[in-house]
Amino acid sequence: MNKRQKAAQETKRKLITAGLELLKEKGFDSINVEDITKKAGVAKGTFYTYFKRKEDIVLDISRAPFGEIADEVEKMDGLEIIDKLTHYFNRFMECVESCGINVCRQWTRDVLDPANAPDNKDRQKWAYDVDMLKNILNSAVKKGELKKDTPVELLTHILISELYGMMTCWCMSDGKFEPLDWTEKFCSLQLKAMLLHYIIK
Amino acid sequence: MNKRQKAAQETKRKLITAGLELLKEKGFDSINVEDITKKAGVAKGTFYTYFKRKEDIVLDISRAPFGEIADEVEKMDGLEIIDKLTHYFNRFMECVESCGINVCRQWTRDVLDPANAPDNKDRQKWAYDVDMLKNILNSAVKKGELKKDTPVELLTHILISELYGMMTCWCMSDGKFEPLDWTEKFCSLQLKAMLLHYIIK
DNA sequence: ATAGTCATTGACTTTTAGTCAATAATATTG
DNA sequence: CAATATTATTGACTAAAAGTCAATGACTAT
Repeated sequence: MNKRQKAAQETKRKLITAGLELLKEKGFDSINVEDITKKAGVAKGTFYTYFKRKEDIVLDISRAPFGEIADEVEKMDGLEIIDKLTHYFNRFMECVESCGINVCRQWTRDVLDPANAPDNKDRQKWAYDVDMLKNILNSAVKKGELKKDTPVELLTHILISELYGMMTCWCMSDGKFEPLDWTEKFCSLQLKAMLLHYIIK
Repeated sequence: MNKRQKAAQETKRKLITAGLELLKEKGFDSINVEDITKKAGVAKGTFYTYFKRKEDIVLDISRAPFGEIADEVEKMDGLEIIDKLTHYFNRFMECVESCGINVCRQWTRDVLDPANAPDNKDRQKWAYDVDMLKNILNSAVKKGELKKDTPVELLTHILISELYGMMTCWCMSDGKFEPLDWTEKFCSLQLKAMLLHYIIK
């Protein structure tokens, strides 16, 4: 990487850092592009070298933490199904909590924004998470942990809805409950019940 | 109601009708206030007699169908807990489906929009739904359908998350599954499992 | 009949997202 | 090393649309 590329990377990093700070503090609608560029110490136009729309910086901000989860899931081959799912749920909500309410709020709003093309990476995150969860369940069926007739498709949808629902509800409640608390309780008390009919002991 | 009041009511109705049609067809971001007022046959300024912000018309549009559910829940006193919950879930998702994806998308986006004051009716819908569900569960405990040590708070959160999550995921998936289908499957296959430990037979 | 109320209007203001031609700093080529 | 090409940066500018408001006039109340 040459000098120019390094400088460019550094500029983007500065924008993301400034954007994240302002976003956490004030929320997306209360800041404008110039606030971000001023804080980053660059001109307004520079923002648009790195992001097509004002909204895109939010997607970029949240991509890193959530991206890590996928890698971890790959490495969980040995674990039992319940533990795998518990880990996945906990890690997801950990990211939610560390991103903070303003970022999660805006992320959800962006993903629901039809102005984002359907092939937008973040609009597809949902489908990606569905696949990830489906794989976890399917491999449990293969390994003989779950019965052959387990309705994987249905369970996947229910679990993903629960996960995204917890995030959405947390934002809607203005952060009035602890996401990690509820997730842990959900996993320890409800996950087994939901899989009860399908688990082979 | 006098002539003037009637005319005003009619104007608002025209705006809501026009807004709903355009919203369903094109989505919130692809229409502007003037599109709505033109379709309704009034001037742009008139919009702001009835709605403080462009977004507010969406909240008004969706309020009617969802409002009906609360009234129905009042009248379900005789039913068993599972049937009550099933009815509630089905009705909720019926509203989701009949409002359509663009309205639900924008409604969720609005409720997550910090620009709406915390005392905004629609931002409080979530808390209201939590209360409604909590009441259903609590009255089942009182009636002896559920054990005294049922973790009502936790179950309420889990169920609400599932409900809102299904709506959110439906929107995120671009309507790739049938909300009513999934809800019915969820209710018939999972609801009992989730309450299993707490139901007294 | 008169005064008062209030929905309606559309031109106007304001805000801000997003553009773009000019510039300057770096990289490439011969 | 000089000449040329590339590309990140800049900030003034444009575009679009949300939201305002003083003037109007149709209706209501007394």
